[in-house]
Amino acid sequence: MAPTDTRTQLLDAAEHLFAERGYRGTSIRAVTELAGANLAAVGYHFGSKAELLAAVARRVVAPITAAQRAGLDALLARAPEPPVADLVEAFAGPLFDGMPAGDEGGARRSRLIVTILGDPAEEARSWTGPAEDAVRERYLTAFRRALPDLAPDELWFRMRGILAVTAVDRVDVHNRPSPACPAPAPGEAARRYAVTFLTAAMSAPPTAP
Amino acid sequence: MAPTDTRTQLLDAAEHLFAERGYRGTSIRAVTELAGANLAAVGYHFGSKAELLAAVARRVVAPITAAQRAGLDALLARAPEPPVADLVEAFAGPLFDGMPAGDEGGARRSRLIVTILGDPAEEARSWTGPAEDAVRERYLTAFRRALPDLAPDELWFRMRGILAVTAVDRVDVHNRPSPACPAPAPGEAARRYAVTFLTAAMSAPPTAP
DNA sequence: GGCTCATTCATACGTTCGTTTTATTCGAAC
DNA sequence: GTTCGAATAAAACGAACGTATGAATGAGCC
Repeated sequence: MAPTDTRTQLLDAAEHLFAERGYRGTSIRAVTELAGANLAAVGYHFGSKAELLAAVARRVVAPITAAQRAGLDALLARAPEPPVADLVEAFAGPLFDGMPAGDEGGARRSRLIVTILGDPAEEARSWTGPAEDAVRERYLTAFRRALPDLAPDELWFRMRGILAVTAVDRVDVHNRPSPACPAPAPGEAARRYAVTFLTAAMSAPPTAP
Repeated sequence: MAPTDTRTQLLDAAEHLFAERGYRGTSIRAVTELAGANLAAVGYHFGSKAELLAAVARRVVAPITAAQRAGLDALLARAPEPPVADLVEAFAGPLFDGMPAGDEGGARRSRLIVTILGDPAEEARSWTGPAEDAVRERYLTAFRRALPDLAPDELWFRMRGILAVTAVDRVDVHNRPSPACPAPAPGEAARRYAVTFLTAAMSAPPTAP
């Protein structure tokens, strides 16, 4: 038997490749080869390529969702109406990297989320569970309470903006033709930049109708 | 002969399909079928699938880059140091839709850009020209002048944030499991929401080191 | 030893892909 | 009327893909 479980080695390899090449750009053969497993192992352990992706996504998203929920719980325990900055930190922080700075797996995992979120493949869509919906709904009402003047659709736009900004490093990967662009900020700096960026954006006065 | 040039019909079909399914998710067969052309037409007119994508991207990006440059020129003609809000409007506006509100092709085109930007396929990367780099560089210095206290890498982070927020509608496409989420704001509203969102974000004070 | 069951392996199938090749069509130029 | 070149059409190629199948393996247990 392999030094570790074949199943988790498949998950690790798939996480790595899906994050880097997307769903369609990753072949089962590449996954099994990187995992040192047989081609049929994916079919045996997960059933299909789409279910492998779902398993990878669940493994990555679950701790992030848990961290978001815990963060919101902590904020609400301290004050019934947390300020915008705290909400942004609690919501976007785990999205950026659920790990301390310098962790290589953290950046890879955040990239995976973005890749999946933006993947046009149909199989990459149905992987969020009720837990993710519930947490998002709770943040939505918390933000609505902190920003009472904001119209519902503008608030919704801004919530999606948070997710989009998390994609910043992903955009950069494909957009580095300029010679003068500095290296993208490393994990921890990007996280702090994002929080100030998003806090200001969320706190903006409503757009005039 | 077809009612219009086969070449442009191929470009139209490819623009539509690339925007919707990404590079790898779009087959030459689907493009030629939608265009009402023969399978070999892509090879004849463009040489390869990758060059077809490049041609599509160039056709979409060129007017946007031109609009961005014209907008910056107009701002600089009026004042040597335009305010952040005007810079955001001039830079992000054409990205959202180069067309007046309600234009269907505009939304599709902006989606195409985002899809290409986020596509992990290698062939989707080398399509920006020196014109795009030059315009981006000019905006970078204009923003730097308007935000002198910002460190270079944080400014760079925020510039990428602008691009990311343009992707908001893309994120939404794959993230609509929630029942209570309102319909995404239609083109013109999204554009205005984005400008206020991004103006506030760009104007945020620097992150403490 | 003999049996079971979970796993791994090698292999093959059918499909789809991008690309190439060969033929055919069709005006216009001569 | 013939020639020529651009454009289209039809067919085929080799490769890569996801998936299914059936045999081999090997530990645990009677």
